[in-house]
Amino acid sequence: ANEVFNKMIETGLRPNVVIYTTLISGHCREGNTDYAFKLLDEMVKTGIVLDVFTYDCLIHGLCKVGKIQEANIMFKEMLDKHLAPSVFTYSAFLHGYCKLGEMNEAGKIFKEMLARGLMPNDVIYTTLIDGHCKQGNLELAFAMFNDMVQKGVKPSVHTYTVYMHHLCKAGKMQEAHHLLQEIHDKGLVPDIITYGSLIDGYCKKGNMDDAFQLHHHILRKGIQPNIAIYNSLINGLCKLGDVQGADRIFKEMLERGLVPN
RNA sequence: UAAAGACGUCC
Repeated sequence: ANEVFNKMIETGLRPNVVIYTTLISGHCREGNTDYAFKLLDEMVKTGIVLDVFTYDCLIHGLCKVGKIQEANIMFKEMLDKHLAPSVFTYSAFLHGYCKLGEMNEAGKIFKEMLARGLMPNDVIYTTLIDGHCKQGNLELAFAMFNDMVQKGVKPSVHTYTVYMHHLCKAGKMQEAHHLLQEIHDKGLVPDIITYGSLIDGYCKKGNMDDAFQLHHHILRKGIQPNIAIYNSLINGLCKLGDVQGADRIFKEMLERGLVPN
């Protein structure tokens, strides 16, 4: 991307705010905020002003690497310029605070967002649900889930998967499996990670029957199991002392062209 | 032009 950008300049073309923001976004996503700010500096020097997208990208990048204070400075700058923060701006802060486990701060951000009249979307809720779960507060996560449904925001497969993942980690397999049914009932399609979370949960409990039932289910659906799923199965079988079974599954994995890690 | 999720070993 940098090369194309440089070629563009060599050709004599002038990058606009969209081009700059796209490249800034890429570097932010890689966690390279220093480079992103270097580009920003260049952009400003050529007389281009930041728009809401530029701010959102930078705030996201800073929050991602835990530099929330610096993100707050950008946020204030944004407000000073009378640029309205979006759901994406708040999403970045929520992600940052949730990653740090600072759920009180995350709650404040959520309230501030509502006070601004912004409607939280499924990603906002999923981020909060994941944050509460990571702090071991499955009850609060479930309350957010209900709040979401009550407000008419439809949980996505990600929302379900995040919550199910933590239920599985907590060994609450019945609840987790019940949600798989709910995904189907709502016409949503579980993905490989949804299945992987359940399979790992069953394996950790030594319930290989249910683990393999799901494994066969995804094979029948034509979904290619990934290395994580095979690792879960092999680990589960080995922990039960079924080395032969583990060997069989290992061979199945190789036959499917997967490389052991 | 921007945002969120799963796996092994030891413990």
